[in-house]
Amino acid sequence: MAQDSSSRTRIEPLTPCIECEIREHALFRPVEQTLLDWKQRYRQGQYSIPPKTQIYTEGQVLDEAYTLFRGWVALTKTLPTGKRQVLRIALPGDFLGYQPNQLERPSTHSAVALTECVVCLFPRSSVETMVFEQPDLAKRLIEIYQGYMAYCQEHITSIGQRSAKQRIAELFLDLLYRLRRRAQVQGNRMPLYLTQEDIGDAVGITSVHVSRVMRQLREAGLIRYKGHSLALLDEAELARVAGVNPERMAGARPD
Amino acid sequence: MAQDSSSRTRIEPLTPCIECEIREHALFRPVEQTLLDWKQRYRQGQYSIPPKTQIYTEGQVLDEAYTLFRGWVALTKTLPTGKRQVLRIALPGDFLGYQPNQLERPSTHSAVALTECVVCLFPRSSVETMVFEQPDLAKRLIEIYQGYMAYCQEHITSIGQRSAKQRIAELFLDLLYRLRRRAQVQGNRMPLYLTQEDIGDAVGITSVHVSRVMRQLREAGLIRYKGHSLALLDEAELARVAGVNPERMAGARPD
DNA sequence: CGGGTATTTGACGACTGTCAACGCCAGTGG
DNA sequence: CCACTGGCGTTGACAGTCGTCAAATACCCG
Repeated sequence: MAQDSSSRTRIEPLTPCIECEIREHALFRPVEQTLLDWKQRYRQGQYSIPPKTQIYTEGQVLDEAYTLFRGWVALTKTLPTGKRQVLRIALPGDFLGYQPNQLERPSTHSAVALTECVVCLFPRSSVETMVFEQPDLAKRLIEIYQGYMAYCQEHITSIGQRSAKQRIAELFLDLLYRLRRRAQVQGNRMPLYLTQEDIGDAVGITSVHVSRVMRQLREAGLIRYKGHSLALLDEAELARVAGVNPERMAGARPD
Repeated sequence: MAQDSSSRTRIEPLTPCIECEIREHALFRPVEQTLLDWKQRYRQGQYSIPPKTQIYTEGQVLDEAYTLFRGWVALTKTLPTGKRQVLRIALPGDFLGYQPNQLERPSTHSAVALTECVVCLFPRSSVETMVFEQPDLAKRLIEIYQGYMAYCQEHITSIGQRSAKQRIAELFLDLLYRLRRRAQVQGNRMPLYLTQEDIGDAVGITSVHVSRVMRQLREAGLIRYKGHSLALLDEAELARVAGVNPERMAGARPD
């Protein structure tokens, strides 16, 4: 199976670059420095995950949670018919996989690595301990969920009310803003580790239609793409096409 | 404005029926009896809200949170174009409107009463106090958000991957299961306080098409409806049409 | 260089949106 | 009591978006 431990490699020790990202990561970002040592106690280690492997799978009972340090991860749900929905593209700093211990509930979705990834693993029980002992962390976790939920709500609204072209434009802008915070945008070029099938699964259209819409955007001079690089040539116009307010949108990303 | 205080009426004292519902409501349900007195201290009162009034509005900075005691509420988001997405139908027991105090963030959505409603109001600051002082409550709040988020993810998947007919069938089953827990289903009949426009806004299709699909379902002998009453005549077949597993779905409702 | 994967394109059709008209019903005011 | 009105649901005709199927091309990795 893809998600067994053989598909991931433990990394020791922390490289400086990764250590630096820790301070940025979602759960601990706003918490005081004193907590850092404390949470280090509970950290179980970092793992490297090859592209296309499942980190965890829908239906699986998880007793771990993860912070994504490096790479892109797609959170997905699959229907009995085989259709797949991409719920969210997780980027470095995102918190993955935590579910409170309500009766050993299985995970509601899968996480699959889109690139080589590095994750930091926490046993779920220690997350619970931390939440119990540290009201700051509890509050922060509530904020994280609140943020993700607002993001889900945007996603629902987008899929429910916008056209294919609008949804794709919005997805690109969303990634642009989130990557900017991670200093991964150079000028108007950003990395894009998604296939057109991934894009389609994220916004609820087929990959064939994604190709058609992306051609329209290209021919309108709004985007340019090649390999894993995407250039947004006219951000303002793209936002207008998508029907979103760029300032508001940039401020409302969950991370 | 619809959301000003003139549109709601304070209710005193608690009627026994409402008092009984308190023990069921989302935030406090699993918390020990000793907490009940304590949280009563923070409760600010109950209000009656006429149908079609906004309880709170997207963009508004909220300093209150609500528990819905009676009635139906639609949580909605409106696009600049005027298109509206119904994010969730809140039923009695649901917890509404709480957002952690991240820099006075405005609400991401609106809440509108679909029927006459009774809500219990909490000042937001007291929710935060409670979360800080009671780890059990913090954990419960995290669970609530987790549950809502899993629900949002189902919603995204449904809108993104299913046909109009499947989405409508799924919506009806969702309401059926949630109303069953509230003992509001008699045989196969349940109340339905949604217009076809509401239904369409919830599943991302137009009200005209809702009408067409509901006719198909009616002519297939799956549903019957009149006024605010809906009968699901063949639950199993409806689940098959929707492409969902009824047992799993019934168990996964957020409330 | 070769084989598999991803993208592109065309043709066609189904599903869904739009526009418009009509009927039904409840509430309102005369 | 009855006509009036507005909201909601229904239906038909038509158009456009998007899905499906199929084939060709481009691309990447070994």
